[in-house]
Amino acid sequence: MASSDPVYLRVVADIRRQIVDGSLPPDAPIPSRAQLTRKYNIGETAARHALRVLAAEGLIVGRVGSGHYVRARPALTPLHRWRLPDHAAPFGADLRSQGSPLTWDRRAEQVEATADIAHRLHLAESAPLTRTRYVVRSDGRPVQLAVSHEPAEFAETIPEDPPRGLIARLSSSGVKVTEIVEQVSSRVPEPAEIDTLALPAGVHVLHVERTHWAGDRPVETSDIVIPADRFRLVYSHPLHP
Amino acid sequence: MASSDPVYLRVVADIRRQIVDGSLPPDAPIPSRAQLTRKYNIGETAARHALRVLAAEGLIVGRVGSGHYVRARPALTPLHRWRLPDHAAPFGADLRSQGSPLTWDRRAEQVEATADIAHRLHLAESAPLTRTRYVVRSDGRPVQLAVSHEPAEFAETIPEDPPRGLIARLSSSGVKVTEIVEQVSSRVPEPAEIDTLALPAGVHVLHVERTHWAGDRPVETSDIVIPADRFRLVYSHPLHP
DNA sequence: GACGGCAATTTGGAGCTCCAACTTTGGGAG
DNA sequence: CTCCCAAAGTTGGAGCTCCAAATTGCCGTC
Repeated sequence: MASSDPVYLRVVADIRRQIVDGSLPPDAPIPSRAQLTRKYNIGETAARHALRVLAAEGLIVGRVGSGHYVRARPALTPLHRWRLPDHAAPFGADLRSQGSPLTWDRRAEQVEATADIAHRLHLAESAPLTRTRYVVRSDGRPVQLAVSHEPAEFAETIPEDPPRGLIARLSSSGVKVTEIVEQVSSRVPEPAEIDTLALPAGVHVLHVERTHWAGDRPVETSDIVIPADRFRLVYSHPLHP
Repeated sequence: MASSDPVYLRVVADIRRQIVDGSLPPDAPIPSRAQLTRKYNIGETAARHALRVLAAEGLIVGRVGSGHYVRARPALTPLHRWRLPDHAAPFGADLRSQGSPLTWDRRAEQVEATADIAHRLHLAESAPLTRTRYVVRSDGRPVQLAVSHEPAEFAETIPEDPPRGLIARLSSSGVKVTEIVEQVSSRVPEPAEIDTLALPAGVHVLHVERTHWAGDRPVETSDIVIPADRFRLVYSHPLHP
């Protein structure tokens, strides 16, 4: 962001922008190492780094002897492999419809959009929202915390059954709803999370950001947090750079 | 794998193994660049590359002025952002329980485990399996193909309702089932997929591998394939190396 | 017009070096 | 015993170079 960024990141940002906005279409050649050094007035090392990062992001492919090209469809980086333990709720929610022994604590309230949430829902800052907080429990033990935000205009009637939220309501009334998994990361829990999830000290959490869309309109964005001692990293997939 | 691999990948593989099997516990220091060059008899460039790759995989952190350390909990690489378009089925299956306008073609058959599937289910090769193939349609149009494999011993009674498979059955009978998303990737479709999904030429597919576990026993592994023209890459998250 | 082979170009591995910024450690002064 | 500073070590950016393997385009020959 800052102008004091490493030069190779400046090159990465420049080329990435061109790929995303389409000025560099699929299969278009990326300037070679030699051309980049001249064009941006940098050394070969920086040019190389830039190409390596773009390739690692899956936006370009290097073909030895030929050059680097924009990928027709960006390669998706493999996920780390993780699993939820036996007593936790799978994301796939297959259990929900089957009367599993899971319980939900739900609390909805009216709030104003923060900058982050406003951005994710394509709303103006401090727009009115319905904020719903689910704590999912198994055998009384909290296994998952989810906080979702919906534009207030959608919050008409709240159905009795906790897991049936806005998305289920929308889709049962014929609206096609789609889902984006935006980010998965592992991080240190916030104080409130330590409290509600009854976390021992030093336990990290898995954080998943999701957004549900009705057409091209985001209608709900949710943050799902699962304690690290309630999931387990099985295997880390090698990144082949 | 081969002994003709680049040397830096050999170092990566060696250190990764030590982290995964625990001989390098969380927060343990990784040998410095200088130490690695001596230990493995390589140049600084190779040592550097190895550390960079391990850091990009999220297994270690570099602290400038101090050293590289094993991460207490590996950092998960952010997903690319993608979305399914309006007419496709979301993975989250929230729609399933709500009477959505989706239909399933299902065909189950008895097969023998291939090497790949046997590995994923922790079975011997050519073990008997139930192979189930779902084609998910919306308005008659195929939007998703899922092929799942279950050990044959589990295939007692097949319920009438297609989406209620083994997993739903197990969990309704009190068994806690967990899910691992193993891999997400974009690739060229296979001929059979082109056929069943009615794919135009040149369209890639999004491929998701999942495994469901009952305790520490894998009970189902599935490959979900979605045509690229039925999902859309919204944004590619920068990898900060 | 077809073909074969050579030369230029390109990636990717690997080596070396210099330097700024930062952490850690140990020793000496007070 | 405490405090502070200086030296040593470490990461990460950046530069340069050499080379093997692969691709591509061109030129001359048949």
